[in-house]
Amino acid sequence: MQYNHQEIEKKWQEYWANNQTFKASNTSDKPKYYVLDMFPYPSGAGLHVGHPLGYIASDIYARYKRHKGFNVLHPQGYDSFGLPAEQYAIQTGQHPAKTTEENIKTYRRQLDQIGFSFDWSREVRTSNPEYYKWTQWIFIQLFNSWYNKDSDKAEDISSLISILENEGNINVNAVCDEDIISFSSDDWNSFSSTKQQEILLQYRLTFLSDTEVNWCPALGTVLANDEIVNGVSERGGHPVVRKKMTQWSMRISAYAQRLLDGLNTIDWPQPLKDSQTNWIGRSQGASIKFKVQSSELESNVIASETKQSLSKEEITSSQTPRNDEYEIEVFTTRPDTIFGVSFMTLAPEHELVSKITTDAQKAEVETYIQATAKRSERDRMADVKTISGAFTGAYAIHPFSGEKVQIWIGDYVLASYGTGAVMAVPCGDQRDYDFAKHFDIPIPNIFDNVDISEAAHADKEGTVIANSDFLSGLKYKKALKLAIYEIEKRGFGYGKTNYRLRDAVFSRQRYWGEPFPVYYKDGMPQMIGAKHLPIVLPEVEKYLPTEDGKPPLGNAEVWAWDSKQSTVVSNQLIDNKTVFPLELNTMPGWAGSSWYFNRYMDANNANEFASQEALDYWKEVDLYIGGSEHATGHLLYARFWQKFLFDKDVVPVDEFAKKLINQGMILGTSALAYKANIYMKTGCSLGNHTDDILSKIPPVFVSKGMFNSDNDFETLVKNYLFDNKILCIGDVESLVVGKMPLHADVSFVNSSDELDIEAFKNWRAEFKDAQFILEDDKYIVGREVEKMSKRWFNVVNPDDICEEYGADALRLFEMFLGPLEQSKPWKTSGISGVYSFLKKLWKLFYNGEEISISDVEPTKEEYKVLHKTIKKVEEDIENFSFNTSVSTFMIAVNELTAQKCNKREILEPLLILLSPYAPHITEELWNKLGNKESISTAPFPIFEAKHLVESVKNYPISFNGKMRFTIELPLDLSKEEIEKIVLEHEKTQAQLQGRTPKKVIVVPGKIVNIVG
RNA sequence: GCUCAAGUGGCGGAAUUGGUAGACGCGCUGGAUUCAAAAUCCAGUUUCUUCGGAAGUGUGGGUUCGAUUCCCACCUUGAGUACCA
Repeated sequence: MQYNHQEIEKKWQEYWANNQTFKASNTSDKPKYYVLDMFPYPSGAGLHVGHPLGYIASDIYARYKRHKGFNVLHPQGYDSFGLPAEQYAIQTGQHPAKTTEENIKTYRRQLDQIGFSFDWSREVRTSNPEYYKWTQWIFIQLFNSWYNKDSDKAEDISSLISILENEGNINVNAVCDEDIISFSSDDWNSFSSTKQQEILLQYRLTFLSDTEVNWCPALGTVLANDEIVNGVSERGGHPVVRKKMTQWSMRISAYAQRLLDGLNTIDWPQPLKDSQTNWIGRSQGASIKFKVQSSELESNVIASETKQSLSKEEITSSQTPRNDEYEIEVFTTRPDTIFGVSFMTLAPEHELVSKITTDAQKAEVETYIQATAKRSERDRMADVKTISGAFTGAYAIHPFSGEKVQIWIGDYVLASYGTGAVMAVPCGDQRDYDFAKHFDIPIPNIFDNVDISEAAHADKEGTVIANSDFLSGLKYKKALKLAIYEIEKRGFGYGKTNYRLRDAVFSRQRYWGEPFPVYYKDGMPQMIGAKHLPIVLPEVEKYLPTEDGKPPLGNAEVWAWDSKQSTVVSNQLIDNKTVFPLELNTMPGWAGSSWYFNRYMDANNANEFASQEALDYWKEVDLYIGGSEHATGHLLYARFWQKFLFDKDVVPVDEFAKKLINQGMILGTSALAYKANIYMKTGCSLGNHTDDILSKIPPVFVSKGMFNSDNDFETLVKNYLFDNKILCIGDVESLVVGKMPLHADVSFVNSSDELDIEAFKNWRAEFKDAQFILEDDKYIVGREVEKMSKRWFNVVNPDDICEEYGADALRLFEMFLGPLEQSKPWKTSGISGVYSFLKKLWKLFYNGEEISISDVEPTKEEYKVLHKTIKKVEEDIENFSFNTSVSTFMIAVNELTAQKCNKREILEPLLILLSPYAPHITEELWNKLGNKESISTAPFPIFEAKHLVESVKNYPISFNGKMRFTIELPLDLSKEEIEKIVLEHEKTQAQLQGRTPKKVIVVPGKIVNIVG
């Protein structure tokens, strides 16, 4: 009987589905193991062979753990809200729910076809109201929480309210908005309800605020920082501009330190941890306040007084603050260099700029501000070299020396980082240095024995501070400590840790996302009671923003909240007394994916987020496999929500994934056909004759091996046109021929890079009459490794592979390509290797039509093959080195074939070893051997070292470290005996050519090295 | 610029604590089988070679009896980040 993958694979996929073979139980005596794949977005294009790489690896691991006696949870679902479905809806008018459903069907069919051991009874979809009900619920929990720095965790907002009622906010140590006012308990109690709500919003973990957001006009929505790549939107590549909008934000900054600390407790790849560490961007230093000098303002006042003849009273009553009431707060990591400050720079957007600028400088400053506002973020980024700025005319007072320091504005200072102002130390910071040089500002040197005539000196180690009053003569570390001590003692600052991590914008002006469970009363957001969830996404006519610029939900006609009936009602009923408008924004893509791993533990629970028992049993993901592109998005937000839910005692652990592995990308191997790009030489225009000549020339392609240079190519094509009587010699002379590589569909190319010319000609109308300059009667294409993408025609569909070679071959081949974490190119031709391996395996069992298996005791050699395979495969799986175990299987099958082994004692364990990789063929053979249960329930074979014990060793004999020959020797020889035998050996004598060895190294069981 | 990862045959890659570099597979070459093709099987396949051997893991240096593996410098490629004070 022949190996028929199509029949076998279909049969067992049905068997697993019908018998719910991989359904995980929430109660078990076995130890638990939770294997998770990163949430797929079901795109319209379906899967290509790159997508399942990580799924195959995790499936192998999950199946392996089942063999090892674990209760394995291996679920799958869909991150089914998202931009592409909505863009498609805008273009075609089809409801995103409908297209999403169709896409999911395709995904499911493709996934099933590859034979994954998913527990589909736990499938979740983020766009399902039964799921997003709980996303909304988490949002409400965040709204009802604040971050108490004293307890270092999130607490219920009620605990904050009781503090405010009893003692005001003077002693509240919370993560909150920067611009919060101080008030007493009496103040609080006298505030209106609206005022109180406004203040509470400044503390809540999700809050409304006017923030500068990344607005993408083309998509009509805001984007998070991680959704922008190189200044344009990640999806679609549209420009992004800064814009102020009222948005929901998440106070992720409250968790900055814990997100950083948590990295030490989880087994994640170092590069991923590094990029989260960079993204959080902790820096330690000091916050220092510089007073602004008052004299300038007084002269202004006098000037305006004389001009406009204002009375003294009028000036006072106008309440213009005096400049000496202004302070500029800066953050610096180098308080030790404070005596090197020779100017200050504010971001052009800094709120003090308009207040302190002198009349004389006003025009220049305003021009500069306008110029920078016009430049997009991208321009500013691209243009790092140009130094620009303007002097405000105002001065600050150096807190230690009392000297006057010029205050400048410059766009190298970012409004969004730190305080939007820097104390410039040109001798120690290159940007300050460049700025000072450009504007001729003095550059005092405060470093001992350091030359700063060419560049700033930014090194810390070994640097000694000079010309710095009490800091002079101190090394960096000591100076830093003393500077902070003095700053704190004298009361103009304090030691501070700063984070780059910004609060995350959580509103999207889109339709296809989770609606907020929020309505507005007197302009203040109100949460809808948890028992009324889900608030279901309303129907709309159009998925575009409304004409007056509101988000798409502004088109909904039934989108108001009746607070009496606790139900969503028609907008026409809005009276702002009992019926209120609902929030029009929706949540971003990362909302649903920030907690889904918890939902899988109890996916169908209608009453709870997940039951306490399920959460306590499964706890966290033991192995999470996915791409590194989620490093600063999903993986950071999910850790944030998990920590929050942990604080609220909803989940039992504060890191959701113990171990994480990044799978590399599978790249495509594009096929290039070299087309002749033909045009007339300049000056050779022959009027109508030009068109005449060019129209005679068909598309000409040259095989890759026919040319080495562009010159070859040109000559070849010209000769071809002449030899084939397409053009006469004169016309050929007037041509210029260039080489233009065109992407051909990879399906037209065989394993020898030979192009199927007929298929290629029929592919495109313009190639119908194409002619080919061949080599050995073949057209050979060039190959290039590129990202797998439709535009390069190098996409390989797993459906085709499963059809032709089967899922088992696909799974083996994806693993065989190389290490899981690395990116590597796909070349379909290579799959024949694993396919013939499967056929060889089959032949070990089938010799003719009937299965032939022997119950005779295996030989020593057969046991040796089995046990070295068990050892290697087990080690490989534990190390996630799946590529090497595929080789090991090949070696085992090759050796057993050579030994003509058909012993049950050997082949049954071999099937179990292989079954995680190739589940279908192993189920079939296992079944044919007479086993009634699925092979997935069989225990993993146990390695016995006794089968690998050797009595002889083929010793490599090296001379000066170079292996020259080998000698077979018994392993029980002593060092001396080995040395004696080796030195007497004739080949040793030949190598030494009469020289006496200086030294002989003998490592018994390993090697002999002769030096001399 | 900074941070990280990686450079091994024609190609994907292997060599787990420093100990026989190139396992396994693709491709290629030759052969068997076949009317022929596919499939299958056998042999060979790093380079150079005077067929004895010799060189060889991005480049240069170092440690070691011995380095793809450890250390230093550099080059190249890829990824992340981007005026972060």
